[in-house]
Amino acid sequence: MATPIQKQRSERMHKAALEEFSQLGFHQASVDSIALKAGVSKATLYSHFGTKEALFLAVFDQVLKSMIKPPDIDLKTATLEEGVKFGIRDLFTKVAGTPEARFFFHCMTSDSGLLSEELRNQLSNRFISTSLGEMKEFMRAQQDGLIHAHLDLEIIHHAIIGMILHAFRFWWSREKLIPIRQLADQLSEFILFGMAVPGNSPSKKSTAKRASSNGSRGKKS
Amino acid sequence: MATPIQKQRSERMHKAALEEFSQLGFHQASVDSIALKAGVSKATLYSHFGTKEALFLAVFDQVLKSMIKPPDIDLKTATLEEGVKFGIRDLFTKVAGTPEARFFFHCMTSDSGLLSEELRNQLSNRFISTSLGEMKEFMRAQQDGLIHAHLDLEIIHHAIIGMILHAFRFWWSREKLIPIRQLADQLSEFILFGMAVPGNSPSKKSTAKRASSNGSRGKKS
Amino acid sequence: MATPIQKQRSERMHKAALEEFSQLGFHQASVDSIALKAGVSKATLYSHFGTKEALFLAVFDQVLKSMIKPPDIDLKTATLEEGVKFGIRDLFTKVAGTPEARFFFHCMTSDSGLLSEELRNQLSNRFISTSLGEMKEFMRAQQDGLIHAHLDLEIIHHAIIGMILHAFRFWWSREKLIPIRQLADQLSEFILFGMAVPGNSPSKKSTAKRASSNGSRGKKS
Amino acid sequence: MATPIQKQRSERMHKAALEEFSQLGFHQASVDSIALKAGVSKATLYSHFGTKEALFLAVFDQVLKSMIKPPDIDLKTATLEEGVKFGIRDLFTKVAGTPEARFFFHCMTSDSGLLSEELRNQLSNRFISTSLGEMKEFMRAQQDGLIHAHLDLEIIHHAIIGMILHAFRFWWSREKLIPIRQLADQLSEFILFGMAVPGNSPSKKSTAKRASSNGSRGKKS
DNA sequence: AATGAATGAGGGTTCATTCAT
DNA sequence: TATGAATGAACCCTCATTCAT
Repeated sequence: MATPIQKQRSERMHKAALEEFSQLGFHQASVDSIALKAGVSKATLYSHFGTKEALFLAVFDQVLKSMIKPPDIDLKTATLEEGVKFGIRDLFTKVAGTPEARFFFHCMTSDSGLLSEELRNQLSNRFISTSLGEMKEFMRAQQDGLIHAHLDLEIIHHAIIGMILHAFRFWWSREKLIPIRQLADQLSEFILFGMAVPGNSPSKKSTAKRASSNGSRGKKS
Repeated sequence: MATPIQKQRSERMHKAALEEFSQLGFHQASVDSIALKAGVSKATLYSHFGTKEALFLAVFDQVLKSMIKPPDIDLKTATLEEGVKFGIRDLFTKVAGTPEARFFFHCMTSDSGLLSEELRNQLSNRFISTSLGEMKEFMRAQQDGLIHAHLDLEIIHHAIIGMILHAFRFWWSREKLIPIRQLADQLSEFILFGMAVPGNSPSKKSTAKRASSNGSRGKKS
Repeated sequence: MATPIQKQRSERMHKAALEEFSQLGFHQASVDSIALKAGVSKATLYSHFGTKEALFLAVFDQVLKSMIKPPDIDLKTATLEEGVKFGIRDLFTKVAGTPEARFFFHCMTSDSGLLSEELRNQLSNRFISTSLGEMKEFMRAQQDGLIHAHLDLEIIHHAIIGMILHAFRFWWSREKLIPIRQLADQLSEFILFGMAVPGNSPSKKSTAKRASSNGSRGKKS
Repeated sequence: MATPIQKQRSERMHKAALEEFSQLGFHQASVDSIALKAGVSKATLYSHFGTKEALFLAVFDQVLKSMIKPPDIDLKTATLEEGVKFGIRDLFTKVAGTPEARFFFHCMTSDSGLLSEELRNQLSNRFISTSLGEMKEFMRAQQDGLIHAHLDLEIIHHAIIGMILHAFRFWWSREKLIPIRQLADQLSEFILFGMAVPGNSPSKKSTAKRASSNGSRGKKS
């Protein structure tokens, strides 16, 4: 359906846009310049994406996918706890370590006018949608009795996204700053042990960890 | 000379500009919008400030003053060491804790195209000029034999400014992040004990601290 | 009525305006700059002259006066012919020799957009009004029978002004260019011998000249 | 490649700009007005020309071409002398006789602030470039031994341009003014007989002329 | 599907002119 | 009366977006 040439073109456009946006920010980025870098005409860019904002979102989507998509290894055999911890830590590490992703998450969480509020909301929504696949695991875990039955997972999903975003914001703008992995792990702990049924703790390891992490939380506060 | 109305107007302009700039950034900020917010005409804004950039710098100056100006308490009776530590910590804390100041320092230290290089340089220059008053203390201290006689304080001044700016940049762009006060204190230590004449250490306390801080520095490097 | 200080101020304003206008032209001249040069405020300039155009006209008036006003010597004893010849030649020579006057006459006669048409008309009108004093001589001459009785001198006045202006325009924009004095003399001849009663030609010299000038005119047409 | 509509549009833009500029001058001319006259949007004008100055220069280029380009008749069979005389006379006559060209040459040679110095220089440079084709004749003539071999024709070219420009300036700003053709011929004489190898004078006619022109030059100086 | 050309809405800036003191 | 401060109406220019081919 799509000729190789078209694929190349599309990739060039994505790449050029990603480069321009993450280097210059949304407003300073120029559609002319992106078209030039991509070696296509502005009109082509528009016929593909429709709007500068849409182009921005498309690029963001792609970045998001590369941050979240690869469910990687053996998650099927892992416990809920391991899954959550791995997922969160993976996300935070990747975002913190990838300049382009950093840029987008910075945009998404910063209220310094890098983006209009509406665009920022759209970014969050994309983040929510893209991460929605993860909820399947949660649903299965809920069916297995590992998650409180009375929890509405859709609400929980948004709550978790909110926590993640604010954690990022906290991370880049607050005084007390901590290694990204520690941040991730604390979040995981909180998600799990505010959520998991106490009596059904999936493994002994996890309880052990919980104690230690409680301890570290105690130190902080 | 300036009527109350004029003062009000001037304040409104400053306030509106500060708000617009720190919320939207330099490029997104619109002079029209600032004029509207301030309740004056664009031409008035221009007759007062001459340029969008000049307006930006004027607002920055005011923020800088509020960050640096108050020499606060009993600095006269304080030792050099106490003065430096207090000043640095005060600056870092204030900047980190004031959104508007954060914005400007972020602009000043970020090379992500938020500002043109020239404008960024002008910000640094303003920072240098405004903090110049602090150097008097250093000159006095040098006369008192507390600072190596052979140091050219003008050079030192610029060096310190450079250190501060890079510390900020380090602070919000590196992965391993540390509490702002710790950052400030390490900077103070470094400034002091690369500068103070060993035999003339002003107090026993400082020597004690120095040992400990040397230790921590040892860990880092 | 006017204090010496006020006179000085007024003179400074005139001088500054003359300088600015004749150096930069009407449109590029800046009221700010004139006020600055004159050492008064813009508002003062406006309270004295009302408009940039009015200021321009006022300056022009002054220049005109200095071009025309001094009726000089012994015109009372001179013949009509001598009077006309002297007056015309005097005007042309002065204008051609005074850069500021050149500028104004150039403005007045050039349709290259140096002035709006309305302003140009106002210049001509001023020129007519200012030169109106000259007509008294003509009226006296008419009463003495030296000028055809049936001529309406008011019409003649405008006709002469028109001739002069077009002569200037011709002088600096046409191909065939001639020394300014020759231009003036030809104009005088034409004015006189299209106007004077033949039998009353005031001198033999003039008839001689008339022949020669008729000849040159013949070449032209 | 260019549709008739585009050609029309382009021509309309050129025409409108030429009209506006030559009627109102550079500063008074308004890009809005030009766009209006041409029936295109301001942005179109800018996408074609980039700058008001560039538009001005483009219009000038076109005028220049129409002043210089047509090498007209039988120049191939004409002697160097005839060629130079014809070229110079042609240029001077055309410029003096074409209001729009007059306007541009007036701008180029007047230092009365009609144009910024930089823009004026660019006009001269265009004049030089456009007239560069003429130099081929000179090169050929040099190869034929009609022009001193040791002359660097590039330098000579600039020298001639300078002479022409100053001749124009002289022509419309000095008192003693001369027919444009006479001006042109004197220039030609000077160019030729300061340059041609005496022994190789191309024809008897030219030597004859030279004598007479020498005489007139003697009167002038 | 791809593009070169066109554009409307807005950007920063200037300047002749007016107002309040 | 003299002025510093204020302003509206332009100015030149840019850019995301659309249209015609």
